[in-house]
Amino acid sequence: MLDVKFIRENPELVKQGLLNKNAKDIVDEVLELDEQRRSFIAKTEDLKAKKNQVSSQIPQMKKAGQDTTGVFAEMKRVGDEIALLDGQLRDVEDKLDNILRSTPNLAHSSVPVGATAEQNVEVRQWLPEGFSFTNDFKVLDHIELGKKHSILDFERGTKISGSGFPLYMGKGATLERSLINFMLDSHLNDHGYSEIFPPVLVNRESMKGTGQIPKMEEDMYFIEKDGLYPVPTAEVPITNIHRDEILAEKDLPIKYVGYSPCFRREAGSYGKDSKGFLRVHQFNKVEMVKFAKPDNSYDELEAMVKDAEDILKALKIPYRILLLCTGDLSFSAAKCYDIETWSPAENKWLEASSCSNFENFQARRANIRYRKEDKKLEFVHTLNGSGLATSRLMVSLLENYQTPEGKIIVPKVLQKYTGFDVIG
RNA sequence: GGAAAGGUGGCAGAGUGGUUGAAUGCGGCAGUCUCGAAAACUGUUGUCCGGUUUACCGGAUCGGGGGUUCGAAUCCCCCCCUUUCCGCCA
Repeated sequence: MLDVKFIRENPELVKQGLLNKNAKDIVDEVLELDEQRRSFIAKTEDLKAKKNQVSSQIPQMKKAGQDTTGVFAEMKRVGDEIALLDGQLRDVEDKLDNILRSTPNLAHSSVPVGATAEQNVEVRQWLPEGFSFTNDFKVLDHIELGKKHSILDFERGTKISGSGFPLYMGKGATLERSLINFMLDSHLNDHGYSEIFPPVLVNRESMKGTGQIPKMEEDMYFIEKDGLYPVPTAEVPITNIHRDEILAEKDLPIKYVGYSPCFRREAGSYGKDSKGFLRVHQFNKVEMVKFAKPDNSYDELEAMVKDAEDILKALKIPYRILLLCTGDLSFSAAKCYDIETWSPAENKWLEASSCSNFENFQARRANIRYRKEDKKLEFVHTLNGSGLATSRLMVSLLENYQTPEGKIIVPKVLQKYTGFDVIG
């Protein structure tokens, strides 16, 4: 969440930043509440100081045998007044907190200003050798391929759970598992991350820490009986590993990678890109998370994007990198690159990864700090990126690796994981 | 699910309702000693908020929230969590 002090000192900057992010301008309201808050603090602390001063004298008065009834009555009155003011102070603070928690992060200055995804900027594109956007045979989409080889069964998935819960069978299941293992191994061995296998049900504090709550609450599953949320991404448990902690400067950046299934209700998005794997309630994702120092967090972001790209290069899947404009940035992000992979059947790019720098927005909520050389405490910057999500990746993989005969070649780097080199 | 014990500073661990932000130990930092290091000794060492603005003052803070009281780490109530034992179980 944004820092009140920062808003107080840079009101115009924040107003413009919120406008750029298509967010509600809360600056004036925040300044007003902040003013009230500080005035209540001044009043109540004055009284408390008085109370403390008198209280410290009471033992001596009693020892000296002085009459304390007058002082007690006076202090009782002061106590009541403090209670009243504290109540009003808390109301103001609650209001302020609610507003700030529901206000998105501001974009970094290097992010292009724009209202919608139309203004996103393509940064680069990578195509495997010999790739062509057109095929001289009729390409099947991933659903047809899945059915043809009995590796994906969306109908039965629906029977078991409901729509949007994919069922992988046979070589499809093996391929999915291989993909996950390959990605984890790459990040561990080639990119210097350490592995996390996180809990996938998390409490409310964790969801607040990374910013899914309160703003995206409707998109989250919730297990009422136990007050737990199935994670929408491993970002939540992994980032919360260090909630309420003080990290050592020498340990930064901390780089974690972990696999988890991801659960999303996708409330209100039915009918749009919803067939097959394109929009699902449960999918698998390997997630990279970094805790970085503020002065080099943007270098870490670039490095993270490259880490994700390496996976696609190894798999030889065509992709492009988009720099999201201010209006398309997610709630908590200050800067974000999307990686999209090519789907020949859909004839379009599909988002398979999103790498973001949240600066101290999450760290402030989750209270994750580090101690600097000069002993001062400062919030870390948190980053995360999919490395990558298997569902959309699987669409591109199956479709790009199909042969004119309708077989599916297993990418070279996956073969030692799958134990087979072709499906069909 | 049943029973019991317990949640105090970076960690361990005291704490009688009244100068207790909190003994003590460890750790951290600085200094003395040393060619240097270790050991020893000395000092120092939480965080957040408000005001002032290098150093100063004030407030809050002993799992969370209420209550009793002039005054709560300490007494009462509710909630959360941890540990141990029993039961159940992948």
